Amino acid sequence: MKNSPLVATIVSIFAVVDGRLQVLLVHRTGEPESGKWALPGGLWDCLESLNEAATRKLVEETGANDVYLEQLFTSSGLDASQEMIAVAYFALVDANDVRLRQEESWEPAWFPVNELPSLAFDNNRLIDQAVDRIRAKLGYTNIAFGLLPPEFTIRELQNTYETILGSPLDRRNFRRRMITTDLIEPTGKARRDGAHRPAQLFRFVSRDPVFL
Amino acid sequence: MKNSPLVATIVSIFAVVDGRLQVLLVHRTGEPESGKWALPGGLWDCLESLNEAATRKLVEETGANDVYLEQLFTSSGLDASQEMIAVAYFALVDANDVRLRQEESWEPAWFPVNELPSLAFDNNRLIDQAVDRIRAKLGYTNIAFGLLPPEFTIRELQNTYETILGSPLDRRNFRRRMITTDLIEPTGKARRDGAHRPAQLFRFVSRDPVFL
DNA sequence: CCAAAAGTGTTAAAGCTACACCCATGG
DNA sequence: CCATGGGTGTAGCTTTAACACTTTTGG
Repeated sequence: MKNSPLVATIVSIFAVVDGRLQVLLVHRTGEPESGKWALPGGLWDCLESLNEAATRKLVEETGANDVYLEQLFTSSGLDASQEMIAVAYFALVDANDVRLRQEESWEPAWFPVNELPSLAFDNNRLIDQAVDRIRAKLGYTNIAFGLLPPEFTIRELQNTYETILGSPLDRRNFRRRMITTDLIEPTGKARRDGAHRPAQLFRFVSRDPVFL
Repeated sequence: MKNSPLVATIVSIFAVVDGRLQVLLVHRTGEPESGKWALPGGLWDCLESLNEAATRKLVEETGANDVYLEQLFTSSGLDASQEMIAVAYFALVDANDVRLRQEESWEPAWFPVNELPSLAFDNNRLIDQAVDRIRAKLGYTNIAFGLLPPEFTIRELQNTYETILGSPLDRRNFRRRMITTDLIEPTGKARRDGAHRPAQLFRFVSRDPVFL
């Protein structure tokens, strides 16, 4: 009985770029599925934990370090042979923190999640699952903190929600719900930008990921 | 760079036994952690998918085949060395369907989830996570179908819910919610048992697991 | 006719949705 | 003083929570 599969970690990295939810893809150079776009990932070296490997991959690709990272699913048999398993993660990053490494041959780039090309392996399905989970968790967790800077206006937070959900929200109800659910709190500071009343800055009460 | 870890699948099998939520444990005979109680599991043979491996493990231990099975989490570094990963699943089975294999040396047995001994590896944490997930999903999924026979009375369903949640529910509100959310539907049949009005039998509208 | 569990409806409270006006600032 | 986005309150509606009596059966 054999038991020495290859183990890969795969990370779906999401950000709001140009007012749309986008995912980071890289161009595959090696076989199989060479030439197709795919999620960044790599073989696990058994020296670090799986979470560390996923975090490292994320930092390598984006330079971002204050992120939301969560495990999604582990699957086998993606690569025709069964002797490989893939541990999939997803991450939410603040687009302003990201510096893509454009020098590399695989040319990382952002793609809107609702305009994806046909990707390698089952990556399309994986991204769909991740997006579903993100949408579901928006309602009852602080998952959005990864997409925003440490301090933000309620308007910025609402824009993020609307981008992910794809539908507009009532401004007053949104503010009330965010505050009364103790998800965010005022920092006491405000930001002046333009010919109008300054906006209060808020922060997330907790930045620890909530699982379940 | 090494990449050939051992991969194990682990299954937390839950049932309502004697009016309590219990989990199936086996006695470890091999090293490490010999002598301790642990969740059933085994090395993955790379020939079947991970889901198939978990399902097979479940059937071997319980004989049950109409179950709810869901992947929970994949972790590394349980075994001092990092060169092993464990893919954890949980399952919900109808206690009436279960035939434990008592002949084996590892003596499988049910343990109430709130009276667990100290288990091998991080199995206590794993079970806690599974129970949290089950409680959360009771509210908005058909997850309970695995714990019940194909047809059941609303009272039986409510008992199951109360056992898992650990708190009593209002009988009328419970019935209304179950029916109006289209989670269950009447079969048209009824069951007579004892000196009182017979109870209608219901079934789940869908028995397909809901993820997210 | 008695005991035992099944079945059913209403009322009050809470939460959610929809919606319009005043406030602070820069130019 | 005007344009711009920030900030706030309320009324109607829907959803949830609490609660007690009638029905069907077996003995």
